[in-house]
Amino acid sequence: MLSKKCKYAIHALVYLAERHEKGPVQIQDISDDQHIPKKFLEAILLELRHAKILESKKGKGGGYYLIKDPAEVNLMQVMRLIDGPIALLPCVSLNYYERCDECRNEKTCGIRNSLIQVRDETLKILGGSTLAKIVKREKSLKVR
Amino acid sequence: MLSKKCKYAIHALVYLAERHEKGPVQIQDISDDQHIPKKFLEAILLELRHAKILESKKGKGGGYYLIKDPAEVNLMQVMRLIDGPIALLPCVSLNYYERCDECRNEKTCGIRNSLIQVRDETLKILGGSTLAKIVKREKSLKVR
DNA sequence: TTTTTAGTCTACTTAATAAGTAGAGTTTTA
DNA sequence: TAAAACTCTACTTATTAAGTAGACTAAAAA
Repeated sequence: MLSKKCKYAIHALVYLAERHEKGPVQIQDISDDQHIPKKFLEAILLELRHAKILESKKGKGGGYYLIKDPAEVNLMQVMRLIDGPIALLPCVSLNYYERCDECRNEKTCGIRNSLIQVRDETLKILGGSTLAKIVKREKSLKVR
Repeated sequence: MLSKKCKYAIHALVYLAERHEKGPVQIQDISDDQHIPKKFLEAILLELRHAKILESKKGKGGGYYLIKDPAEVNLMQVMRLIDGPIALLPCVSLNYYERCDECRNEKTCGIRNSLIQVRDETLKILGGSTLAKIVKREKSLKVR
């Protein structure tokens, strides 16, 4: 399961992607619109800024804005950043690999195979889920 | 990520599947062989018994054994039993559905779509990963 | 140049869950 | 009837998620 923090991050990014290149958006606005606790959201946006996905401007008229093209930011990146590994086991993770203490021999562990498949399919889908596509999808859904 | 409990459950089941129809296996044996804390394993096996996957026999010569065909038990069932939902969001879960408080309108939420795809691919792979296949795979890997 | 606005950063708190343990009780078999 | 095994309730302990407080810094406008 995704953490709430990660859900918040995604919703905030989608909100910012909808307003891409329309100037900075204040934390308060995102917080109000998306029902995210403001202080918590601050921390999340800061993390996204450190990851070079967002940039911020201080003072009046300030706020946060995307510095990447919405087509270049996908759910895989965001989930990895906020929640860490996407794989179901550490010994199957590409970015956060860790040995399993349990299985003596990773090579002959019969369950890794399935979990590698799950990982690969998941990454394919999440990697293809860009902010641009999500915004587009939401728009088409809202029209109806 | 899977919990350790769930990993333990899977390894214990694979161990029992290898010994299917060869009489009860004692908790201590599984615990020793798979490096699972005995007391913790007791609780896990009990849960698997309550789920009618295992049965037990008390007293001397007792132990646990599979009461399902290893081809009828898959990772999807085990993960759901031990860890709960497989989907990445409650509002996308088939067996543990819950409304999202965040999104006002589930129908127009642009991220659900991707996560439904992830769920479906994951379930397909995990549902096809039976104990029988895992045992077979381990055997073929160990031969080399 | 001072006030206001808005993000920055460190350091908490609180609640929930994961992981594991203790120990008395029950059933079965030799 | 003694020993072997599983059963069950009730803990403990560590970790993480989720959220909060408050002082600080930077920028813009009065």
